[in-house]
Amino acid sequence: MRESRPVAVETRHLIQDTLPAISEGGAPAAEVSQYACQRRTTTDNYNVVFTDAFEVLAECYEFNQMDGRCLAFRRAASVLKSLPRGLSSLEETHSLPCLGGHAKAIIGEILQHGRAFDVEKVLSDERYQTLKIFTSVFGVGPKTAEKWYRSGLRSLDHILADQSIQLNHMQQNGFLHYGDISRAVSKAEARALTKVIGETVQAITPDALLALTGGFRRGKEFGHDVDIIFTTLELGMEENLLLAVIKSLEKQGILLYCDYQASTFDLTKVPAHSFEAMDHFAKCFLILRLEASQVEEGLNSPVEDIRGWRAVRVDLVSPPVDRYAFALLGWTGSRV
DNA sequence: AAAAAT
DNA sequence: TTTTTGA
DNA sequence: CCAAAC
Repeated sequence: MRESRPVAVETRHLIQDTLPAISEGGAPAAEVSQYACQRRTTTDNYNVVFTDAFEVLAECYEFNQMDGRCLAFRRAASVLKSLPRGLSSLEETHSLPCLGGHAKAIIGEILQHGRAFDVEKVLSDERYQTLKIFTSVFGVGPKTAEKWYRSGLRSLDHILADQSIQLNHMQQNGFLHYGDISRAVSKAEARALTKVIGETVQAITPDALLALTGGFRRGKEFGHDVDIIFTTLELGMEENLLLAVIKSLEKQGILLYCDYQASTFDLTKVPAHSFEAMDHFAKCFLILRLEASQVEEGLNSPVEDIRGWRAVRVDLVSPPVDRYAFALLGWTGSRV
């Protein structure tokens, strides 16, 4: 899409350090397409240098079970992401919420030197690096990663070689499809999967509603999974629909992994909080097999990959029809 | 860590 | 100063 | 109940 990046309008010495390859000269994106896919985190975030730093710190605090501080930096990052342009001076942070002394100090450092000491320290920390690798496996969170680290393990190969480690079903699939799941999902792949799910849903309930959501709906070219929401006009049948869809995917032979979570939605307990209500709807975390032949522009896979398919993480959510409309409005309004 | 509550 | 906090 | 899925 467009090659926007944080560029200070007038300041002299500013952040150019940490944004190497994608920067200068208007180099054609076509030449690095596959490579660009990986780093194309997306969007209209004009403050990547700061939000990346905050997210490193947030992750570090998460690894250390300091949930409050973690949340604080995630919020700080969220605030900066919502700005219409890149920060070019510390003064511009004065009116912003969720930014305290620490966050502003980090911003100041980056404005001045292009990097922040605290962040560099975290990035060079062996524990952080290792936990980062461990938690990159689907099904492995901070607790499990910490447990493995404490027992002296330092790489994914160590994990797989250790006979005493009992991987659960989710983790087994995380390792099994590690390469595929780690690779970015292209918009064409998301479209193909939307079609697959759409046809599956329609075969069960002809008058169903369905939409691609998440990053792709917001116009992203790449994502790390595909989020799809659908429902039936028949109120109360949405869970059955989701279960039927899962069964059909299995029958089609493309269901590689499924973690189904029944609805915990309680109208009396979650009235106005439309956002967190999402968590309570019937949903499932899937890994699906996507055939290359179904993707118009081809799979986002290395040329030497001759399988003709790849695994993709797919989330399906099936709210009651009245909530569906509300959720869609929220997503539509948030952009484009 | 930042903001709200005590 | 202590408790709570995301949507 | 925990951990993990976002």
